[in-house]
Amino acid sequence: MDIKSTLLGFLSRQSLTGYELKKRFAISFSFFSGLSYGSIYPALKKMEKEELVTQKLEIQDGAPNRKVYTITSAGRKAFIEALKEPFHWEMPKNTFLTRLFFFAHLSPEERQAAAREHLEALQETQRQIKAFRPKIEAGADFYQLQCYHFGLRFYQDIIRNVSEVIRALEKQPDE
Amino acid sequence: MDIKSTLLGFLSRQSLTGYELKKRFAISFSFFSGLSYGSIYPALKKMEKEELVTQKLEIQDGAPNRKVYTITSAGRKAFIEALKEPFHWEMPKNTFLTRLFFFAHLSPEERQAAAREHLEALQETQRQIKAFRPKIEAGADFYQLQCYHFGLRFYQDIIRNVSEVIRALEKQPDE
DNA sequence: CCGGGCATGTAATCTGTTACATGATTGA
DNA sequence: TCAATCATGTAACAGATTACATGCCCGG
Repeated sequence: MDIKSTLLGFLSRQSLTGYELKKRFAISFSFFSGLSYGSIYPALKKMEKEELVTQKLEIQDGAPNRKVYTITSAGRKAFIEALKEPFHWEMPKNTFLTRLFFFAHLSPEERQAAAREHLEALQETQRQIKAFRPKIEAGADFYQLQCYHFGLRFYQDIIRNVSEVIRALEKQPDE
Repeated sequence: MDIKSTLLGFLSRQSLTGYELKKRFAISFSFFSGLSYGSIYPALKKMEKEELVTQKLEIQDGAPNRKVYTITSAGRKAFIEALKEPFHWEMPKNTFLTRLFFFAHLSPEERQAAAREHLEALQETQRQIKAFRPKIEAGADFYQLQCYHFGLRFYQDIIRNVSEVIRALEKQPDE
């Protein structure tokens, strides 16, 4: 699923502006990916041209004008199609793994430091995910909750995995 | 760690051609990422200009000429620096998660099918990783083996995680 | 008075893939 | 004879990020 389909997904619940879409995205997928305005606004423009969404300018006073996007029936159809498409598994590019691969070039202390640093970064992310819980539980349906729990378990697993590497590094009889 | 550093990593063991570098990469990181000639050759050219590597043309008969790249001391230094750099944790972009998030738009059967399809793709990848074992054990040092085991556990964990989602979908009292 | 939230957008840049172009050798 | 392996490279495209540009309102 590309950006477009994801935006359509959010729009199929309610009409939103580009600004609001970014927020939804941040809340729902914060721990997996982000989305910048630089990709949202052009995508919306394109989708308007393709008649997957319609746009309505709302003039506000005391606040900047907003462009509210509404999904069309063609948009709904495209979204459902995208959901059903067979998907290709994308390999995550794991920067830790690349480093670990070349750990022989570091001293035992540097190895320990690098691995621990990584572990702490993961734990910090995990804390953030947990802090997000109330926000997510507020508006999520059954599947969106599954999504959240999937994310939690995912980080739990990687943390365990990295911990195991650290343990192995400790046991390793230095060089 | 970017491509350049990774290439330097391989070159710090022995001099290699672009063609060989791709192979190394494929064996070592096949299950995490690939690298195409379209990025390797330009990267090598750039690194030559930056004097991180030197190049030597080897004329062969009966086979195409090859350009063997050798790391320089500046290259070694740059590589070690890159290894030590503090790293930012990159979120994996999980396409399954994005779909799961919008599963309410599919029928119970379609949900089951999508989830199982994903599970099977993961299991297939896992099989491939396991099949790679002898090739990796042949030339890997302690850390590179750790890397391999990390990969195995990683897939094992995701498979368990997705299985749990499937179980939850089954228990879910349809709509 | 300053930072943050609201709100939209563009341009430059980066990083990488895919497809194309070339061409000899070897083994089934 | 057909596919695979060896071997290098470019050009077009894709997908996204970052930084920039603009500007008002509100709360501390």
